[in-house]
Amino acid sequence: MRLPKLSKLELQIMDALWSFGPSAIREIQETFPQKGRPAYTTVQTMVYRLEIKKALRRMHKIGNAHIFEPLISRDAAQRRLVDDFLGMFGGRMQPVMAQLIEAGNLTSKDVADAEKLLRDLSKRKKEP
Amino acid sequence: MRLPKLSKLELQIMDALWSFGPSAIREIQETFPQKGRPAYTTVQTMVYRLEIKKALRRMHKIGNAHIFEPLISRDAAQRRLVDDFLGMFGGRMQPVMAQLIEAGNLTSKDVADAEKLLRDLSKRKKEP
DNA sequence: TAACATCTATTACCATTGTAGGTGGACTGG
DNA sequence: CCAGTCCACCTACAATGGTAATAGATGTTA
Repeated sequence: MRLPKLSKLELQIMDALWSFGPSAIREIQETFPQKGRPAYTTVQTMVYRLEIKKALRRMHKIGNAHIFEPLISRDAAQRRLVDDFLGMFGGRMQPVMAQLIEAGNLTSKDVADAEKLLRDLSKRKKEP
Repeated sequence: MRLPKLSKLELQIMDALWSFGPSAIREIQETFPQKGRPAYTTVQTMVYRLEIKKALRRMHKIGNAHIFEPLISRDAAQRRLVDDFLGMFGGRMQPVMAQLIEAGNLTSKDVADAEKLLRDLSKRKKEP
């Protein structure tokens, strides 16, 4: 697996690394809201599993604590996430968009941004 | 759980019911592409689990085969799916859209449709 | 009606995810 | 130097999802 599948909790852990840079387990744990924060060893277990999946690695030590750094980019992980999500809809975009809009998750600004991005992309293709 | 979480395979099974109406297990199984089609009993197991989750129910019998009908609408299930998905992105739409577009999953027609839908929705709100 | 096909119901097993306890080693403040 | 704290490492366990075999009931047909 070049791009391992990451669960929600795994994503949140990676997010800590992406947002705050290489961190110790304690630091990762503390990025969770106090309310409902997982136990230290829970985070530890997930970090170890992410290590096996090669999503992160031990960088160095500070005191006796390991510092971990991400091996997967946020972008790559999100790409994977989007792909799986579309797979759930049989790859058909239409219902996805409709759902996003009707749920009010998509504003006209989002759509405008999307349009601009699309234009830029097609321009880039034509004039490299 | 009013809206149980459905996995990919569960979704595919529900999809058979949504698309073709109340069906027997054999019929559901046969909606899967021959290549990689799950065993009859695999589908059966998932259908039973969906029954426990109250996502579908036995309607009547034909011969000795049960006919199942959906209890959850495609729309409701998709809403749930989209919500979970957005949760993975911390609810921020922007990276989602960017990802969709850059992956080429989103065409200009999709965006145009989205625009129209947005317009219609806001009109409906103003002039009921 | 006897053989055959089909379906139901039950049971099992493995992988993944989330959860965390326990034990022992390493560091630090006094 | 030694007590307390922090951390690493190992182990465990339950829920969920995917996979399916087996056994027994029921229906179909020659």
